[in-house]
Amino acid sequence: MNEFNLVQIDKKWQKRWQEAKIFEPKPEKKEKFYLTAAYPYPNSPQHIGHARTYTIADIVARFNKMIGKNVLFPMAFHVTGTPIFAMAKRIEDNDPEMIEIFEKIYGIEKSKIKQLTDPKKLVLYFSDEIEKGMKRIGYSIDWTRKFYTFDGHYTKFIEWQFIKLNKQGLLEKASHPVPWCIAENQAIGAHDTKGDVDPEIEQVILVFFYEEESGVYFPTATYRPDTLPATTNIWINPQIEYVLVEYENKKMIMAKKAAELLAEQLELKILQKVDALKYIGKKVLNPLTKEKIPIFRAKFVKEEVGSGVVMSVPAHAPYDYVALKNLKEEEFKQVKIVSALKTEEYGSCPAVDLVEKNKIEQEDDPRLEELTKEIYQKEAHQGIMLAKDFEGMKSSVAKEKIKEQLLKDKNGILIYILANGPIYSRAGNICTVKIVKDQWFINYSKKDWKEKTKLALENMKIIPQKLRPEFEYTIDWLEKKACTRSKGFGTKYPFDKSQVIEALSDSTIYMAYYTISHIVKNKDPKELDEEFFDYVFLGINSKNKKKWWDECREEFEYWYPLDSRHSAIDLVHNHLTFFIFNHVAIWPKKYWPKQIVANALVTMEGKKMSKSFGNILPLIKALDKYGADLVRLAVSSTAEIDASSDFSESIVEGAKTRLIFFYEILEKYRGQKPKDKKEDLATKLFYSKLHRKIEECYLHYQNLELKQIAQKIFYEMYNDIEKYLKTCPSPYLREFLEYWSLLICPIMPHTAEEFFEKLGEKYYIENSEFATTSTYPKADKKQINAELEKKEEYFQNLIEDIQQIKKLSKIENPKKVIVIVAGNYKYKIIKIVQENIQEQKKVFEKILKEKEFEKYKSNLFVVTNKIMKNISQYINFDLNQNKEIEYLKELKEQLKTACLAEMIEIIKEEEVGVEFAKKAINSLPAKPAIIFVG
RNA sequence: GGAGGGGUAGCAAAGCCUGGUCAAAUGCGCAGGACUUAGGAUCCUGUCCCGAAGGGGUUCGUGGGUUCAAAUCCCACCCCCUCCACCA
Repeated sequence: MNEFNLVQIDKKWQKRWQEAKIFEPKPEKKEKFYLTAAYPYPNSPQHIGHARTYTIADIVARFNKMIGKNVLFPMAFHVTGTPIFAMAKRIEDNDPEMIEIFEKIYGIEKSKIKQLTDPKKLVLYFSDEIEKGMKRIGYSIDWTRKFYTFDGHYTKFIEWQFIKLNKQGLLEKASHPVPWCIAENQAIGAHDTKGDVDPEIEQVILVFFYEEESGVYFPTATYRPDTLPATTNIWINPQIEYVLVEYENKKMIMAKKAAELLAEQLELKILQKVDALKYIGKKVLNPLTKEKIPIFRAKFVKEEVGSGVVMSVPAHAPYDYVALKNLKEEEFKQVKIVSALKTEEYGSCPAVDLVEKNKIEQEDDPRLEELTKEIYQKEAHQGIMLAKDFEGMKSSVAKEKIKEQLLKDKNGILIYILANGPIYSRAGNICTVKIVKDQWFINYSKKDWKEKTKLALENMKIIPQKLRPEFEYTIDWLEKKACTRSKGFGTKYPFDKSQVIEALSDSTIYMAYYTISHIVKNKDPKELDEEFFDYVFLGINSKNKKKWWDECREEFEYWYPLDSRHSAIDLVHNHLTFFIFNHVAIWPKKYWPKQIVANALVTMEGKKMSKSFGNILPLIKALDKYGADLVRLAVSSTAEIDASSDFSESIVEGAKTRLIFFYEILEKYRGQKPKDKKEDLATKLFYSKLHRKIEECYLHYQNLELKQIAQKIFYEMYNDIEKYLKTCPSPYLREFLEYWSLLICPIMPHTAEEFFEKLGEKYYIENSEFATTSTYPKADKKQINAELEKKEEYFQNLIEDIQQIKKLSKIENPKKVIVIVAGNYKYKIIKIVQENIQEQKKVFEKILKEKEFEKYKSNLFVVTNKIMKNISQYINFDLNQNKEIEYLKELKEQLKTACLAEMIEIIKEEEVGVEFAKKAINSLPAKPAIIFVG
């Protein structure tokens, strides 16, 4: 049995399933089960991480099929948005990084890559690859319902969704800040930027310093208005170009570049170039303190950051202090460094102290950046104000107060900046923040909508359970979600055709679309108008109704509501919550979804998978190496659903050896017939355990406790078999094999089929064409024997003890082994201890009172102490002396083999002679004294 | 800043909700042995410390508390990870 064979087996069964069309369900009388997993975005081949969600969904699908339901598990492709454009462009530009990823990580041939410069081709290439992968891993997907979100039929459906939302007043138009590239005239996301930086937008205040003489303002952007009281001067950089601009009837001076960037969000008019040098040395008014402070030059000021003018707070800002020290003597003299706030750790002038301590002299010293961050963090959290009017106030409070006051007095305005800037687009253009005027939103903040959504959530099953509060929180917290973009694949926004509906908004109710996708794909999209969807999805009658509409309506009514939605855990905050919101907005309660299953990530040998680590394992590669079933097992069942599961070679290899073991068992025992089954102890015990596990696994499947299942059917059963084979001279495994082939079927369907076929006619389970289509096995409860399992446990413990004693006694082949069962009074002591477990102090009292204990007085104390000390072992103890002796007699033969002894003698402590009396005292219930006679 | 998850033996990872059967499953690693031409294959044994009779001692981030009993419950602290929206 090698890998090659596993792959062959996979393909054989996938072909047969496909030919038999067992995954293409139609509405019928049977109870249905409808589930979906997030459709993939085809901009890369799948890796094993993607496979986790789908595998779990597939296990749910297959399990439900096996418990008799009509299961629908469809799949489509999410082709919405811009990343795919950016990718195609990079390929066209021969971007070496991109080409390397395609070649090295994705394993695509160079000649093939060159053909992928068209976004559509790229989409089709990857979606084909993904589809192949999903087939190759054996998902029970109904491919007849496949669609792409950019095709005309689907976009009509999304259009309908937005018309419905709009009629309920859930859509709004407003302005909105977005990261923006002016040169390319588009919004940018992480995938559009150099180095894949995710742009973060942050609001800061622009403070206006007035220069009276020429009547102009110098605006400075700052995170820290709380340091305004300690501002000693402002900086401009004579090496950059400054311009005069007009903003709300104020004349202002700022860097030309900064003005151009800010013009995307403010109504700025750039008037003319100005000579910045002439302002150096002039005084401006600090709008908070009303002090007059000078304008000086500094090299560190950048033209693209903020306004290109900077306020100087040398006590708290390392850059400012260094720049100040670099000034001419007579300028430096004008400045008196003051402090705005203090912290315990750094005192009142941390910038001065740290710069001096580190002996920093140059304005471009990289350490300045670190120091700035360090001081900012400490002061923002722990700072206490020193400045007058704010003394004793927390700096975070003062910051807000000062901000408010500046805004009120029109001495400042709020602007957006890129907090992690500067950010450049892939083409190298600098990015800024633009206020998009005609941005459309879905307004998730409506109270009644939120309430309805919560009601839906209450009635849903969430797996894992602990995510429920997370959903509740998200429902409360969601406000407005921008739902349009200016570019990208997708559906044109019906109320502004220049806009496209973005990806998280066009994927909230598509589960409904699957129910009819296989029918509508043969129609002209034009036919899919509002009336059509109203009829199919909402049951609103129409005089234009066509016959095929009823077919659609029937499918929808049969399959809806959705029984299970599968996704990754990180989509709780957006997609999964939107999914609930939009369903409740559009449909009445009976169509609201019933369950969400969200799983954690897959890591690769303990590390997060990422392109930059280069540790992405493409699914196809893994499948070729290990076969479908081992990959399915590894990604789905090696960790609980809410914990990240690690894909490591050693785990998969380990699983492989087990799998091979089971195949060997199959070959060796499949020829057995029921008449071969013996009624010996070992066999009874083995089947008692098996049927108990069958029963337990059913519940585990219901609750998706996949790790438990894997543990039981793959590891524990393996151990059980090994033990069984050792202890039973004529083991019978035929029955096991039949049950096992179905138990593993949802997780490892190919192996299941292979077993099922090789077993031929079944004696214990239902006969059927496929394992996949047969009924999940029911445990034979008559074979579950708790007493027997208890005995087994007793025996195991005893053997362990014996082996240890034997080792210590150094008697290799004892003539005789004497087993002394504890005296009856010791069992009674246990009872008393159990009864007085809450008040152990009373135990001795009670024991001393008992008359029958008197003759054991000498060791009563020792025995009781021992029992109390090991109370944990005796808490549920229910053996009595006779029963223990009975057990021992039954096990006599086995004990002989275990001890390698010729003779076993079993006696009660009460009957023991003087010779062994001392040892006998050591005996305890379930722990007989054992004496080796050499 | 907000929200969530987590810290268990050399490593990985169960156990924690529902306290006792926990010196703590399982896998890997390591050591010794068996088989073998050989072994990276398989099997057995061991793997916190001490111990020539099944025992004793000390452990589950740190420090307290509750309890007859704490890895498990409560409180405080330290550390690590993830997510925070217009991006699929």
